[in-house]
Order: sequence, then C-alpha cells, then structure tokens
Amino acid sequence: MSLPHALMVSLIEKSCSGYDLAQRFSKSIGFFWPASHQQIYRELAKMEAKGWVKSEAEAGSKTRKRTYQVLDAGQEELKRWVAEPSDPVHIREEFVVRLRADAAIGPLGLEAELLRRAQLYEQKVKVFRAIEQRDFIDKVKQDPSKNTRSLKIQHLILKAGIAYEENWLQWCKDVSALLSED
Amino acid sequence: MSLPHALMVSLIEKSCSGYDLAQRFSKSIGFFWPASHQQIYRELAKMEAKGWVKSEAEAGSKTRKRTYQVLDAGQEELKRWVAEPSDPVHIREEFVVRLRADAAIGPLGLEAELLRRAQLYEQKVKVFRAIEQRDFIDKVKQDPSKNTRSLKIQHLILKAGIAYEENWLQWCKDVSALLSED
DNA sequence: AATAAGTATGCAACTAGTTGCATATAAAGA
DNA sequence: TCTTTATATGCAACTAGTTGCATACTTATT
Repeated sequence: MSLPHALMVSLIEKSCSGYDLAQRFSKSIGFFWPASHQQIYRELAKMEAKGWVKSEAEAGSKTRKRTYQVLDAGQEELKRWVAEPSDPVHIREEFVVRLRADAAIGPLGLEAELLRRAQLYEQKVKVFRAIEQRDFIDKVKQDPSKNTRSLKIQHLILKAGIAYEENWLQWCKDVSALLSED
Repeated sequence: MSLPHALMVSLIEKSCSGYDLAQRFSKSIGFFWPASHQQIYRELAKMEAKGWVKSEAEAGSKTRKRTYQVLDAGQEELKRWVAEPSDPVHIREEFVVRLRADAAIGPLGLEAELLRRAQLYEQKVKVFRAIEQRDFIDKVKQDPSKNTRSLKIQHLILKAGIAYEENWLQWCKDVSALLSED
C-alpha cells in the first residue's frame, strides 16, 4: 500500500495541515491515487506514530489545526519504498463486465451509459489539458530554465493520465458505434 | 461491487464447478476483474443464499465437487445491475507515485523497474494478441457467419485490454528515455 | 505401496478503501 | 445576534480484496 508514501511526497514538496494536504493531494498525486480526507487523517496519525512525520499546532492558536512535516526517518522510508518492485495494477473496470453481460444475454440498452461515460472521460481530458498548458507548456515558454528533470517527469506523469482517459474515451466511441449498427 | 455479477456472466455462458469457474474466469472476465478462488467460493455461497444460483453435487459421487448454475432470479438481478450507472474507476497505479517521489527527491534509480514493467506489459499484449488471433480473427475467417453481435462486443472488450497494456508499455518507454538522458 | 501432482473446497485474519456521521472554530453576511 | 460557509479534524461501521493456511479426494508415477 502506498498512501502514506504518496502523502509524504506531497508533504516534502510543502509542509501543511491535513486539510490543506487533502486539497492539494486531490489535485495532484490524487489523480493517480485518490484518498478521502478521512483516510488522510488516519494515515497521518499512523505516520506520526511511526516517526515518519511530526505535527505542530500553531503557538497560541485556538484552532485544532496542526501542520505536518516529513522527518528524516520518513524520507528514508520513502527512498526504501521507491526502490521496491511492484506489479502493474489490474484494470478492474466494471463497465466492461456490464458490456460482457450484454453480449451474453442480449441488448440491454447501454447506449446512454456509454454516452455519459464518454462525457466524463472528455471532461477529465479537458481538465488535464488545461493543467498541462498552465503548469508545463506556458511555464517553459516563459522561462526555459524551468524545464528541469523534475518538471519533465511530472509532465510525463500528467501525460499518462491524459493518454489513459483518451484511450477509454476512444473505446467508448467504438463501442457506441458497434451498438448502434443494428 | 460486481464480482457476483461477473461470475454470473461466466456461469450463464456455461454452468460449472467453483474450481472450473475460477480457471475460466481468470482467462476471460478476470482480465478486467481479477478474483482469487477464495473470493469466488465465498461469493458463490452468498449468491446461493440469495437464490441467484443453485448448486448440485453429482449423484453418487464421493467428491465434494458441486456444479453451479444461474437461476432466473440471478439473471433478473444481472439485468437490473447492468442497467445501473457506474463511474469510471480511478487509475491507482502506485508506480506513478514512486516516479513522482523520484521527481521530488532526486534520481532514485527506477530504470531497472521500468524495464521490468515494460516486459510485463509486453507479455500481456502478446497473450492478448494470441487470443485475438485465435478466438476472433481466425474464427471469423473460417466462418464469417460467426461474426455475431456477441462476438464483436467480446472482441472490442479484448481490444480495450490490448490498448490499455500498449498504452502503459509506450509510457514506460517514454519515461525510460527521459531518465536515461542525463 | 508410497509419493507426488492435480482437482476441488473452504476458513480466518488481515489490509485497504468507502460511507455516514459528528464535532469544533473562524469569518462573513443578514 | 444569528445563520451560513469555509476551515479543520476525526470516529465507527462497513465492504471488498489479499494472504496464509487447511482439508480431502483422484490420478499418475516411482
């Protein structure tokens, strides 16, 4: 499992509260490893118990807000974990099972659902493309020295997301075409 | 959750024992929804309790083998479930998190792992392509009347798997190229 | 006759992720 | 002052999937 490690990557980029982390996370690594705020708080508590991160309340503040930062032990653990091999994950797309049922027991009217899913994939592609334009293409155009190794890797990660969504989008269109040719 | 429904699709195609089901399942719907034999036995018991399937021991046999078949109530439940909307699943690919960590805290030597993963994707593409040739291309060439709606849908499902694996394969190559340009 | 391999079934404990709810403080506006 | 909204934290119960192990019968091999 990788959620604590994913969280540490975010926290290394910038120490912050659990709430901030949840917000930032959902718009970055969370595209590839989604997590609810409940999960995040639960993991932060476990990570602190293990000595991977420490948290501090703001002095004199009345809120419950705590700022988390990664400790050396956490960074070491992250390095150790990164070096571990891991197998590609399975697809686990249940719509495919529904379609297979349609193939087995006759037309079950999946056209509308296909259209809906195509729209969802399209939306996600749009969001990703906008992020790509803003954080990668424009940024490097303004200042080519910002095109670092780190930025290039992050760009490739985003491209994985774009290709993934576009792939399923195209597939939805292909299936729609097949189902409508009667 | 869809495992019982996925299992029913397989059982509608052919009634069989839990063991046979596990074997067949792992080579068909299981590509998109993997399940261990333990999960399958557990679900079969639940499905029987709900009246979706029934099982029978062979008369006079001394083995524990039981043959499962889908009942009408099960088929109705399957139809009901197919019509439900469902959101696209998240990617949840932890290698991406590892790569992101590499971007954040410097080169961590992921080249070998990338190569290993590329090989795994390549192997899977080969397996899928062989199935495609045998069960779809050759079959239709021999007897074009077999190119039914059901077969076309199943072919598209397999193509989704092929595209998925090829997509990640290409991405691994792109990342490898980036990491080796130093 | 003994052993190994293959077929067949299943429990129990664990890990991870989801869902629903509950709480507390601060700031802004009606 | 009261209500709403945003910030901020967290528990508890549930669902799903994984891992490790245990059992039992059949068939093939030595």
